Amino acid sequence: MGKEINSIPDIIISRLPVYYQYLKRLQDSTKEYISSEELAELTGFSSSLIRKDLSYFGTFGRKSYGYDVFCLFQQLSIIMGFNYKKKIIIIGAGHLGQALAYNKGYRERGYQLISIFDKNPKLIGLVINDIEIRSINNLEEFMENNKINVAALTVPGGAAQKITDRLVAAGIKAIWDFTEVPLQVPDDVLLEEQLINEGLCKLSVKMNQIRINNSESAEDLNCEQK
Amino acid sequence: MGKEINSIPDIIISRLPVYYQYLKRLQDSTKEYISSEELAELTGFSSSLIRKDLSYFGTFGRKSYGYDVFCLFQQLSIIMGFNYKKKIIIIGAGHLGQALAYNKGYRERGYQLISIFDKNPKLIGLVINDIEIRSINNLEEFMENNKINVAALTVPGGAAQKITDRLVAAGIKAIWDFTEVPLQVPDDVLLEEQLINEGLCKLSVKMNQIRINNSESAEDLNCEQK
DNA sequence: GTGATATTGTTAAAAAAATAACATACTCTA
DNA sequence: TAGAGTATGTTATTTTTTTAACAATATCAC
Repeated sequence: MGKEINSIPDIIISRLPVYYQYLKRLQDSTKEYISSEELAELTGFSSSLIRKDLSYFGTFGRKSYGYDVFCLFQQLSIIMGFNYKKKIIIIGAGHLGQALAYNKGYRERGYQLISIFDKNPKLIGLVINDIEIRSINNLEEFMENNKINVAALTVPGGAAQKITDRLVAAGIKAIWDFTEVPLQVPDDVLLEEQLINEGLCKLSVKMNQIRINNSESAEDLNCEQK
Repeated sequence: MGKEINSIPDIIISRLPVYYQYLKRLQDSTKEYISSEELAELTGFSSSLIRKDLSYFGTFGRKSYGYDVFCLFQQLSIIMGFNYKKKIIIIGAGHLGQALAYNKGYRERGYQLISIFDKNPKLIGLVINDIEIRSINNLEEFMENNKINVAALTVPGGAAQKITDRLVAAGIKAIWDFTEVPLQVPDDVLLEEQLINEGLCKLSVKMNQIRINNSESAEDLNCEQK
């Protein structure tokens, strides 16, 4: 279905935002070129891996100089498709939805936030960061009149699947999901699950490991339950 | 430094929150046992991988039955250290910081949110979800009187490193970082970077790929820049 | 109780990813 | 312009991760 050919390995995709982040910050500096070795120091990835990742997309470097900081940043933007304009809406104007309305990351990535929807009448009509909150009742009509590329989903878990079905029926092709609820979507709809509490989980596991290693009693973990 | 021995591979750690999420939802159902095959269907990981992941921590299954839904959930909680109590504070009471104050994910993971700090006098004293916003001036004093395990960092990029240094000096050992700014921390401080816009990046890359595949002109991507 | 069935935990094989190594090409100095 | 130095892009090797296979064990129907 078109997804198979030319698909960048997920593991590479996952490193692109990191490269992007560091190169973005270097734009302000006077540094003109950066070597894979220096980039390795910044990102924590090996220089070899960085060269390999980049070579997946083309040849961007200059022998004995390194990579042009500006050009590489541009190239990364292109690789990630930031030069294409995308329209995004937020569904759910709760605390998280509102925080997302103030997020400054859209523009540089080619996104334009154009609306927020909620079902709470008290919120409808309110203006958040220049964006008016609309009634969820008008979702389908709005989507018919505006080509929406991505919907950020910040509704309560109970409403998540129902809203998702409506979005899919209205033709959405990508969902940025903050609900922490397993959602069903058709194969041709991209679903990016943003497990907001994943960081808490990882920190907890790691703190736990440190505790175990310090107390040198790793057997506690393998306690049989029966 | 204690970190080396007994360290769970990151790749396994990254799947634990997913297992946890699905098993949590199964707690409400009448399902008593679940097979690795069924879990595979839910999570998208292969059944073989799931069995292997779990066997890393012990033997939790029952031959020809599968895994006890309740027990496995409990075990996962223990593996991730959720049975240990951890205190967390939020630094930065902006939109994102406030949204995090309303996050419902702390308790089940063993975290207790005990304070929010900000430097804005207009916010200090305000109560968000039963938590009073304190002055950042009182950070050190507060940390001396309360053993804090994790600090969630939602301050503007410009202030990030300075605040981090203060947290580290005050003895913090884990930071949940939302700033999207590269932070320097000592080796013994856990830094979990929560790149909030990573999802937007990944969706953009994937939508871009689909476009390229559909138009069958993959060469566009490899345009030389010189 | 016996045999058919199911599902684990684990071992073996395959695939994917990361690292190391290096030939190539460019720069700079003298 | 020759030679030393540098850093890429790519190939070879190693390591890690995933998948496949299967022996072991428990269940259940009869």
